[in-house]
Amino acid sequence: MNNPAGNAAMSQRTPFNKPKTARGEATKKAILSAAERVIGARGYNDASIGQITSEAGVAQGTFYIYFKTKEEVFSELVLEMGRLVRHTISDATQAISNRLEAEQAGLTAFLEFVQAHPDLYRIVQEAQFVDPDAYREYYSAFAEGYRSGLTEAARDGQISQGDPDTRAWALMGIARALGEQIVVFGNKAPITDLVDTAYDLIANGLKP
Amino acid sequence: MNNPAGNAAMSQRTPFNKPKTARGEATKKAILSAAERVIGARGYNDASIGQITSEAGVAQGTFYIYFKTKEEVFSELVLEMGRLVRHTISDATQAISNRLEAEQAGLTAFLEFVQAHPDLYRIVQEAQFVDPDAYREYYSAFAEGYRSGLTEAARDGQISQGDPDTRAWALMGIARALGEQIVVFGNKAPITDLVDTAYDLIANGLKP
DNA sequence: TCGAAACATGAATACTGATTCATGTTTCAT
DNA sequence: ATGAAACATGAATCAGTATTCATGTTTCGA
Repeated sequence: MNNPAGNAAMSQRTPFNKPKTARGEATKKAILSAAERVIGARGYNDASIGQITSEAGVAQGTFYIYFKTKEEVFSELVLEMGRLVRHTISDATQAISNRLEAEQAGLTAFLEFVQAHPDLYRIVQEAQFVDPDAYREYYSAFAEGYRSGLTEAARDGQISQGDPDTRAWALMGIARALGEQIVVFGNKAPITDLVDTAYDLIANGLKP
Repeated sequence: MNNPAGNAAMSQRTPFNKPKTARGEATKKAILSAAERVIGARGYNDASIGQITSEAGVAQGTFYIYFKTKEEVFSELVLEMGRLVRHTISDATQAISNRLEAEQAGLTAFLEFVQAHPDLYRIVQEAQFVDPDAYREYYSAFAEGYRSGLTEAARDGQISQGDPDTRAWALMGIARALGEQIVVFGNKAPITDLVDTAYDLIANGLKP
């Protein structure tokens, strides 16, 4: 879609209609939460406003007090997922100075998060088609943090040399694929097993 | 004799309404090709039957001579992508007995394919939401081939030990992420650069 | 306490777009 | 050469659902 007046440092996307009262705050939260469940379960297009408001226990028109369109509630969910998952991983890796250890801890935290929030995970994936801008923002913010971490680690000799951008995408691809195993394919293997194998691959490669 | 439901090991999904004449064959091909372009460009939901038939140069009703529903044409495109991409990679790796070399060649072939067929690539990704069964079939067929190759290579000592399933998903995740860079994020880096970095990671890992 | 702003309702609107169908036209085996 | 099957047409149908709106109800600061 169009991005008029695209300020570079614009992180916030027009958070209008902020509720003014506690009651409104609660209602908006209820709608967002219902939307997460309904859209996560049925997908964006099969989820109707009626289902969402009914699940939230409010009238259909109430939806439009807090969201301008159906797409807007979706975007907010993608934003929320971005904040939550970055926060989660940051928490899990903050204290770890060794990059490879941080890699392992971050991957574990990510997989635990998606296991706990499968609806949010699916929504982010679907954003690729429903709201490409939100998807790009989510993904780019992630990649940027990853890249700078890898650059630093390579400078400090903690890891070998190699293009940090490509490496960041590859590592994110691994995390995504394992997350998909859990959420989409219903893989029941313990997360530690997945992480152990993946970490060995990331650290040592396939060579004998 | 020509029993359409004949073969025992047929996991294929009812390829009914096969055209009976050359004319019909050509029309169906035109619709499929138009659908690939229109759905690839606008996404499944924003693509209308009218756009597809108009692009194909036939009347709207003609669509339903060859496809029972809108979803059916989508499924056929996913199937086609699966066939094409497996064939492409198989061709590129057939003659290579060393697994690591095959990995490199296969990744290159895959990325070249998605660069040449961005519409098909997007359609497969969207299948996750539009036709989960088709998506699962596509992905599983891929993973199975991957896994058996890794199992063999580990047995022969060409690569180190490690759970082949998890490794297969991780490697597919890398390939997908790089494909997405090219198709979705418009990354213009030469494929060989991407492959060089990714291959080094796959072969040697991040350890210094 | 009061009234203006915020919030809530749900029926009515408005529009899109998939699918059908009655009616022609073309193909091809005989 | 011929007629039955296959193919083609595009206007009409039909259902779903996002969004609006006129009308209440609740909140909360002054």
